[in-house]
Formats: sequence, structure tokens, C-alpha cells
Amino acid sequence: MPVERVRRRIPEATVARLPVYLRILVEQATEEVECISSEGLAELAGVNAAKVRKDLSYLGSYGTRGVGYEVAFLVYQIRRELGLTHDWPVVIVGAGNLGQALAGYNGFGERGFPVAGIVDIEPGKVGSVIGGVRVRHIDDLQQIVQSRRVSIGVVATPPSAAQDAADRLVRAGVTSILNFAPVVLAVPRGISVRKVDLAVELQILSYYEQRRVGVGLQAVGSNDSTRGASA
Amino acid sequence: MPVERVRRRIPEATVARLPVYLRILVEQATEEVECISSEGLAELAGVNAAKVRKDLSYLGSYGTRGVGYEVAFLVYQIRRELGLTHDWPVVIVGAGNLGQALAGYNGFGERGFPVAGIVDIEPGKVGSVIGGVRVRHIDDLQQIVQSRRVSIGVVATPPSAAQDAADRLVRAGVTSILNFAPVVLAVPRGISVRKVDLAVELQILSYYEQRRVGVGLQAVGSNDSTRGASA
DNA sequence: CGCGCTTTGTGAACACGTGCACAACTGCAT
DNA sequence: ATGCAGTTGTGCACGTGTTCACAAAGCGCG
Repeated sequence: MPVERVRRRIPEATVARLPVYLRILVEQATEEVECISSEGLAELAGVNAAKVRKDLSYLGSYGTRGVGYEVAFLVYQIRRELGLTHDWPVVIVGAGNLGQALAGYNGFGERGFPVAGIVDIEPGKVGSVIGGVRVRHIDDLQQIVQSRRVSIGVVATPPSAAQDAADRLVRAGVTSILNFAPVVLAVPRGISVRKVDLAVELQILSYYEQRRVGVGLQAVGSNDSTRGASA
Repeated sequence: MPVERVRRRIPEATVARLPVYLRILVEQATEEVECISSEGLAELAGVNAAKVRKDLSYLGSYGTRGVGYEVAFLVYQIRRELGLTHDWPVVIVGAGNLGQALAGYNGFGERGFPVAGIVDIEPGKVGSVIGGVRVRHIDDLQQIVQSRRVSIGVVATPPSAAQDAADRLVRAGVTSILNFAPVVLAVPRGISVRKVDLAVELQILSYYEQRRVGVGLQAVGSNDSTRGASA
């Protein structure tokens, strides 16, 4: 390993798959698997083996020809590349149905995204405790973000309040937003946004479901997870 | 309009954007907007105007040059193409945190996906009522799917139970699955699967967040929603 | 009616992502 | 040492998606 490593750009599609590989590799590690081939990983991830190899090659040449990849080492490398060597506390805006479910979902904390706070604009919702975190008023947002060094915000408000929530998050200093509200958020350049729209997912399924009729069962695309983080 | 229209194939990426256009158009309609240009729609959807035109052109030539698109008509056409001319009842497997939030989320029913039922394997969870729907035992799944003609199932179980949930859904007759569990589901050919993995979304944000350091703020990809439904 | 303004629809170039196929390389057995 | 079986890393061709740029077409006005 020579001097300083140049930070190469990893294709968007690959970035979206790395977390999947990571999850599988961690699971394999707990099952005492020490080494895995691209073929094996591909099988578990539901993708093509060549794709796995190409994806992993963006991290560097960490495999051993004739053998495969050392699971623990790969886990370390993917974690490092994804920036998962430390926790990323998140703050949730909106303590409704979804916000509560997210705050109560242990998967976040377990995977390195502890809930640093949850806020709502409704005074009535403030004070209750969800998943060990007390709901605070949205006016405390800036204080939470700054004291806990939060850089990721989650918008779990009704659609009408989502843009305001995003604006407040940005003002508070958050630089990445995960948006669950069915609206297109406008954010300043340099802020990353990803959206998860449940109804959109169902509508896409509806499209393929509808096409089924009269066409007979047929393959309808792959199962990738390629979506950009906006600027 | 001549005889029977041949059903053309719409690109995956376009299918993923149509629901977004639809939501915006419906909103515009309620605000009495009768006509919209590709430019205007693109602005609201956060995409390129040429992309909007190309996307809409897959539906047919429904715009008027020099004028734009009639909102109400476009709404109708997109609905028709996405198969949203009738409701698609869904059944939710898993009445934990997330399942409850989904069942209680009105957005589903409002957008044409009423919750036909929610089931859990835990007898303790059976009987409680969420969002007006009573939780039933997973053994009733087949009965619910068949009596209510459900073709879309939602997996909202812990990861360890997800594959079993999917198997049961498929056996019960469901042909599309929306998976919230962080596992890669194995399904027979012909079954569509889309997955929503919250931790993966956060990990992707983490990647771009991490790259920010030392690189300075910069654009990090687009904000599309292109993901396949698997076969 | 004809002219100019506006906006669509689309051909063509380009960018991006995928998958094949194979050379390069490793480890093991003999 | 040498050969062989196995697996990676990657060049290349292909397919998909995006964007530009412009001809074709509608509308309104004089």
C-alpha cells in the first residue's frame, strides 16, 4: 500500500448495492463463513456474479483468485467505503404514525443510525416517549442537530408539512434528508435527498400487475436499488 | 382513434416516474389548473422537461403543441396506464411497529390501495384493531386473499420471518410483493417484488455524506426512482 | 389567411449500467 | 516443479436511460 489512496468515484448503482452485500456478509460472518466467492455472494444477493465482482473491484482488488473474498475483510472495506466506521445519528421530524414506527424500529440503531431525537410541531405530541426517545418540539430541532452533531434528517410528516420540515432541517444544519412524505422537496444545492414513497412503490407494482392480464406471466425487470441522492 | 390499441412496453424508469407526475397533476387539478406544459410539470417533479415529454410520449401523443397538456386528461391516461382505474386491495403480513404504521396510514387507501387485511403469526397480536382493520392470524391469509381478491402483499415482518411470509403470500395467490424486511426474497418466476429497505437508504446517504468531507459540497447524482420489479 | 410565438414529439448523440468471456493469477496435488 | 481446477479482475459489446436540438404543429393576432 503506497502513499495516500486516491478516492475513486463509485457508480451510483454500485453504491446502492453495497449495503445489500454488506448485510449479507455480516450475516455470513455470524455463521462462521470466512470466505465467499462472487458466485456465492451473487446468489445470496439475487444478482449476477460478474456484477458482484465489478462492484467489489471499485473498492480495490480485495479478492484472491481461485479462492474468493475474505468475509471479515470485505465487511471492513465496505463499511469504510460507505462511511459506516462511525455512527450517524438521525433526527426524525414528525411523530405521527410513521415517525413513531421509525423511532421504535430497532433496525436503525443496530445498523449505525441511532435516533438522536424526534420532533413534532404539535404541542400535544411533545413529551411522549417512543423507543426510548422523548418527543420534543420542532423549535428544539437546531439544538438537537447541533449538540448531537446530526447530519441526517428524516421527514415523516404529512405532505403539507414536508417542505417546511425540510427547510427547518437544512437551516438546523442537516446535509442529508430521507423523505417519506409524498412530495418533491426543494433543497439547496449540496443537500442530498432520497425519497421513499410507499404509494409510488405500490403503483409501480400495480402497473406490472395490470399488464399481467392477458399477457401471461412474464419477467418484469430486475430487482435493483438504483436511485440517486439529489444535490 | 382507430381500432384496438397495441399495448406498448413502457421503460422501467418511466414507469417509476409516472406515479410522481400523477400525484402532481392531481394536485394541480384540485388547484383548478387545467393545462400544464412539460416545462411546468418538470419543474414540479424536479426533473428535466425533455424527460417529461419523452415519458408522456410513451402513453401516446396527448399534448397540444404550443399549449401543453390538459391536466384532467393526463391524469386519466396515466391512471389507466398504471392500472389505477380500480382499487388494488393489499394485505399486510406482520403487525409489529411497521405493519401497524402502514395499516394506520391513510395514504394507502386514499391512493387506491385499501388494506384488505393485516395478519400476524403471534396469537397475542391477533384481535386488536388498527386503522379500522382487525388483526387476524396468518393462517387466515389464504382466505383473505381469495375472498377479497388481493393480488398485492406487503411484508412487514422481522427479517427472520420474511421469507416465510413471502412463501405464504405466494401460496395464498398473491402475485406482487412489497418487501420492507431487510432480506432478499426468493420468489417463483412471475412474481413481482419491490423492496424498501430503510437502512439501505440511510447507508447510501452515509456514503455521500462521508464523501463530502474534504471534497467540498458538490452535486451527488440525481433524484430518480428507478427500480425494477423482479420476476 | 399568413405570420410569429410557443410547445410538443422525437431522432440522434451521449452517458451509464450490465453481462459475457477470457486472461491472469492462486493454491493444491502429484 | 509442473499442471490443473477454480476464481478474480476487466476489456468489450450491448442495452437502457438521458439530454440536446430541432422540425412539426397548434394558436392567436393583425
